[in-house]
Amino acid sequence: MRYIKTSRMTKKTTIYDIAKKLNITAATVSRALNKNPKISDATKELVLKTATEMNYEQNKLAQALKNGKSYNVGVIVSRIDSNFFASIIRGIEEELFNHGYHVIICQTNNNEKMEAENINTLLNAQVDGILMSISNINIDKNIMFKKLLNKKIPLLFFDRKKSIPGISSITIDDFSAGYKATQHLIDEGCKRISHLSVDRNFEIFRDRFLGYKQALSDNNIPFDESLVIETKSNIEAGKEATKKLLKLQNPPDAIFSSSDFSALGAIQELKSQGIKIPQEVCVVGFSNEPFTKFMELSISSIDQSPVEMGKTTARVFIQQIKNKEKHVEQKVVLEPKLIIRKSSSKQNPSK
Amino acid sequence: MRYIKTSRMTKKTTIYDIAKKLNITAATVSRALNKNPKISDATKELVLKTATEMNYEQNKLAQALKNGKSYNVGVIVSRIDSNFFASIIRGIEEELFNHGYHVIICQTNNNEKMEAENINTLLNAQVDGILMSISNINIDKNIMFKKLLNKKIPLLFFDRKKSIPGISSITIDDFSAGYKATQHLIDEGCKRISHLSVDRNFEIFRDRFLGYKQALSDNNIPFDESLVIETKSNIEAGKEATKKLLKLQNPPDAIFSSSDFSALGAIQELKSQGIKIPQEVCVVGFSNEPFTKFMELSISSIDQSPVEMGKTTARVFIQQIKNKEKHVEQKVVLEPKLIIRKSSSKQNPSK
DNA sequence: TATATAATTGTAATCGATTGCACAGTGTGT
DNA sequence: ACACACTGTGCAATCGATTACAATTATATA
Repeated sequence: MRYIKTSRMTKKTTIYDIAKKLNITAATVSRALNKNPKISDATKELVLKTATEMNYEQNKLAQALKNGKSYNVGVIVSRIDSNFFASIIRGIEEELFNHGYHVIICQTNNNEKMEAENINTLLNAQVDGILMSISNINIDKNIMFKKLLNKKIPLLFFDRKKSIPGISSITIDDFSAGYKATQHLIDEGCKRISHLSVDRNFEIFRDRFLGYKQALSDNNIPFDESLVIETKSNIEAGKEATKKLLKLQNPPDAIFSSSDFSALGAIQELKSQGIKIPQEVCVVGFSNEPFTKFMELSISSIDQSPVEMGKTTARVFIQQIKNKEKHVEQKVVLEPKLIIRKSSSKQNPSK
Repeated sequence: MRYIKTSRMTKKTTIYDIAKKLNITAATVSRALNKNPKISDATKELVLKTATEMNYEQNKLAQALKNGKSYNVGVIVSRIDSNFFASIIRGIEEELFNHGYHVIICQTNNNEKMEAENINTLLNAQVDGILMSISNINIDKNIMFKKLLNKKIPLLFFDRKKSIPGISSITIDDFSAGYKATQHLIDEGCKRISHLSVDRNFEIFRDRFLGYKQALSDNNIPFDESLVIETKSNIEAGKEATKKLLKLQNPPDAIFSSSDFSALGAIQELKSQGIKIPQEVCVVGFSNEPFTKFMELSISSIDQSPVEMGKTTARVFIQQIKNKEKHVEQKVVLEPKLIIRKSSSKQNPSK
């Protein structure tokens, strides 16, 4: 039998093809390609040369099946078209690429069913690990999730944590972030600082709130329940919340929002009511979304270094893969950065 | 032999396990699970029941190896943390998920070597298709790319096209976009319309420019070479270009930029020189980045419906997969939408 | 020269699922 | 009663690579 090789040849060359050509075994070829020390340098060289000649490419699927390693990692986020998540994924991808891993993206749209389904299909696809930002506070009661815990593949939480024993997480110190933002507002001379929160069943939002509260307390400012509004993370919600705040008999002179979007809504509402920012009311957002910097009235915000968070997540994953059996629980907490911009710079309005 | 099943059991159940338990062959199990009509309903039911009982999950890797279908699709973009690409990927992922495909993300950072490397590793990973936004105008001369063309897997270009025979693309009509933007500016009463372009070796930027030119011509406005500046897509570049324009003895009364970022730079520069927007100079950007809407002086822009573009790309891919042998070349061209905002609304400044 | 030892390579099973072909059992037609 | 068709399963090869173990050859040692 004779193979005619043309550029239109679609069949991939396998180690068997190489073996046949060199009159050796596929086993030897495999070993040579893997630089197994038991193979003589002569054959190694020969095999390598022939492999490139024949345009050999390793079939990762076959390899994965045999080794139980797919070199694919699943990443689950609520949505990828959010600058924060996209940046995290960027970090993850860049770091993992260097280790030969590929990133499979899944979106939940904050839907618990989707979350479970994604976990399931990722497991079927035999990913070597799952990195996720949970969108479900009751995830530990989820069946798919339990299944996941029984697997020996690493599971990591980034961004959103939830204290589940044995699970590593990479997050920022939300308490510290809330504290820093609030302290900054106090330093600017604000006395009645309100807080736009988001669902505090999530630890991140609860922690931001607690940091806010602690800063008030440390500065002997009484905590006023009426200044805290739990809202959604979007412009409209920010407007609504701000309307409420402005109706108080004693309205706030500062707003610390757990979301840049509601912060923007707040600013729009304040402006529409003719209230000067930052002179009358200072505003600080959260996440350092690109637009906060671009605005003419740039918005102070908390930077979460998402790319770095992604890279760190990837690194922890790699570590866990390496110490196979010992999945030591790691809780990495990154320090958030307060970015001070015009919306909260009374003292130096040129900023 | 006796298997004790515990929740800590890590080994996955295979069709062989099911077969053993039911005293039938793995072949039968496989057929039953695949609803092969040659299997009696009785055994089908039995197998299915036992499968769920035993927590069976299909190993996609094994399946992929056998069928030559991994149900993974590679997506290559320059960077994922750009709203435009992230939105496209969102669309792709959502659409493909419904067909059982997973999306593997790769970033090139506009680096030609990375582009080639990504193609290579994706092929090794046996993806069923590659969807990409090319970052390399000479891609058709690239070795990896040639290799890719010889495979039978579908290759699709989105966003950026390059006329390569046999390759389908999903793009927007950049000519029309350039035309619309320019016509709009003319309708607003602008007479000297400048254009901030980007590297016109790329078809998208060339087409936008050509659309611009055509609109001028159709309105009997002379084309003035000095009003066209080729620049980069960032704020600083936009400022620099605008400085140059303002130094002309006869400066423009409108700027149509091929990028929202340089449009923003232009606006910043105009403002810093005390020039009123839109009264003295109108500005239109490109891409409808989120910030264009959020600015107080909101920026008119061209919306490329990236999510829709992603979905369309995914749909074309699915089509091509289905008509296996006939990869009919498809050139899908989506119509861009002009979003008119304050930066170019002389007539109705309330907008 | 005979033999222990090290260096290479081959054999064959394995990962988990799919599928062409063979075969047994039942049913139908003449 | 016999040939033929049809159903439902089993057998075994296959996808491509890896690897424990066996076998062979080459080298070193006595």
